[in-house]
Amino acid sequence: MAATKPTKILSVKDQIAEQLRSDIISGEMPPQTKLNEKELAERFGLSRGPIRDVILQLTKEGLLISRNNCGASVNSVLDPKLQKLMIKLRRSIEEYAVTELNGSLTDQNIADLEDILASLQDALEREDYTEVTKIDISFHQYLIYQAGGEELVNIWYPYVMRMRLNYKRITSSSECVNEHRAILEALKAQDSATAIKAIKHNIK
Amino acid sequence: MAATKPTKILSVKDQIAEQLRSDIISGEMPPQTKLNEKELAERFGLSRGPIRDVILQLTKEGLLISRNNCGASVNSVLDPKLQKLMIKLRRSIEEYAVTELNGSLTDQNIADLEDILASLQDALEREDYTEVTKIDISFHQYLIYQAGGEELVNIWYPYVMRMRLNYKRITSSSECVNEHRAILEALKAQDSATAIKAIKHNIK
DNA sequence: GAATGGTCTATTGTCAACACATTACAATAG
DNA sequence: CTATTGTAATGTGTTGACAATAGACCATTC
Repeated sequence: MAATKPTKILSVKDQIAEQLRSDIISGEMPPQTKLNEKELAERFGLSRGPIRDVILQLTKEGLLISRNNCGASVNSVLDPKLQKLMIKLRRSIEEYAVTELNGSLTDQNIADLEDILASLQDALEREDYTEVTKIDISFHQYLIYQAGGEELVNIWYPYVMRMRLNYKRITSSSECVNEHRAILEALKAQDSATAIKAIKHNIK
Repeated sequence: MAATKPTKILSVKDQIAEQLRSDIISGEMPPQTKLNEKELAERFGLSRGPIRDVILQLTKEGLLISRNNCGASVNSVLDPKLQKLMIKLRRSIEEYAVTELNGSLTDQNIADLEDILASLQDALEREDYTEVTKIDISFHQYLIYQAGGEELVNIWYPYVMRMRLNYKRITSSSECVNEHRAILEALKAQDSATAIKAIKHNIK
C-alpha cells in the first residue's frame, strides 16, 4: 500500500464546532452574540440535534455561555485576575508536556512539527490571521497530545480557547514562527530547561 | 414576602447528570462500563435526546469517554503522572480561590459553609460515603464559585471528577470534617497563609 | 485451519414535529 | 400616566421514528 499521508477524518459535529470556533476567534461573532439553533441548522444544512450537541460542547470549552431556555451566546472576556490564573494553569500543562516529551519524540513527530511550522509561516505570509491562530493552536495541541493523549488535550483546550477569546486580535508578527521554532529546536536538542523557557515565553 | 430558604431548582439534565455522577463515583458503575442510551432513557423515563446531552457533558468533564458510533463508557483511572499534574492544577485553582476570598466572605457565606460542614458530619455518622463525597465536593465548589463564578467552577470541575475517579473509595475518617473546618476557620480569621496550607493539606 | 467476505442485529446519529418556557408587547385597572 | 396582567410570537426542550454505522456471527475460499 502506498504510504499516503493519513487524511484526517472528522465527524460532522467536529466540523461544525471547528467552524464556529473560527467564527468566534476571528471576531466575526463578538461576545454577547446570540446563537439561534434553527438559524445555524439551516446554515449548515442539518437539523437542530447536532447543532445542540455542538453548542453544549463549546459551552463546556468556555467559548459560549448557555442559560436554561434562553439559548447560548458568545462568552465575554475574562476578569483579568482569572485570566492570569488561566495563563498560569496553561503554562503548567505545557511545561509538563515538554518535560514529558524530552527525548521521547520520534523522527516522525519532529517531521510533523516541522510541517506545522511551515504552514504557519505560509499562513503568516498570506496574512490569513485566523488560520495563523488555528495553526498556532495545532502546534501546541500536537505536543500536548503526544505527552498526555486525548485526556490531557481535553483539559488543556478550554484554557487556549479562553485565552484566544481575550486577545481578540493575534499579534501576528514573524516572532510567532520564531517562538515556536525555538521550542522545537530545544526539543530536538533534548534540552528540557530551554524548552520550558521557550514555552513560557510563548504563552502570554 | 416570607424569607423562605431558596430551594435550588435544577433542570432535568442536571438531575440526570447528578445521578450518573453519583453512580460512577460510588463505584456502582466501574470503569469500562458501557452506557446504553436506550436503557438509560427508560430508567429515567425520558427519551434519548436529553440522555445524549448528559453523556456529552460528562464526557467533557472526563468521567466518560466516547467514541463515534460506539457509545460512551466510564473512563478508567489516570496515568499516575497525569494524576499528579491534575492535583497540582487543582491546587493552583483552590489556592487562588482562598486567596481571592480572603476577607471578602460575608456572614451569609460563612453560615452556608457551616451548614455544609454540618451535613458533612451528618453524612459521615450515617456512613453514607457517596453522600460524604458529594458534600465534600460541594464545600469546595462553594468556595470556587464565590471566588470565580460559574466560569471558574467549569474549569475546576473536571479535576475534581477525575480525582474522584482515581480514589475509588474515599478514605472517610473524621479527619475529613476537621480538614474542612480548618479551611473555614482560617478563612474566618482572614489568615490567608493558613488557609492555603489547609487547602493544600486537604487536596491529595 | 486461517483468513476473507458477507449478512444480521444492536446501537448510535439524524431528523421533523410537538410541548413548553421566555420574552415583548398590548390591553386593562387604578 | 403608571403598573399590572393577559396574550401572541419566538425559540428552546423533548419526543418518537428513521437512517447509518460498528461489531458479531456465519459461510466460503484458499
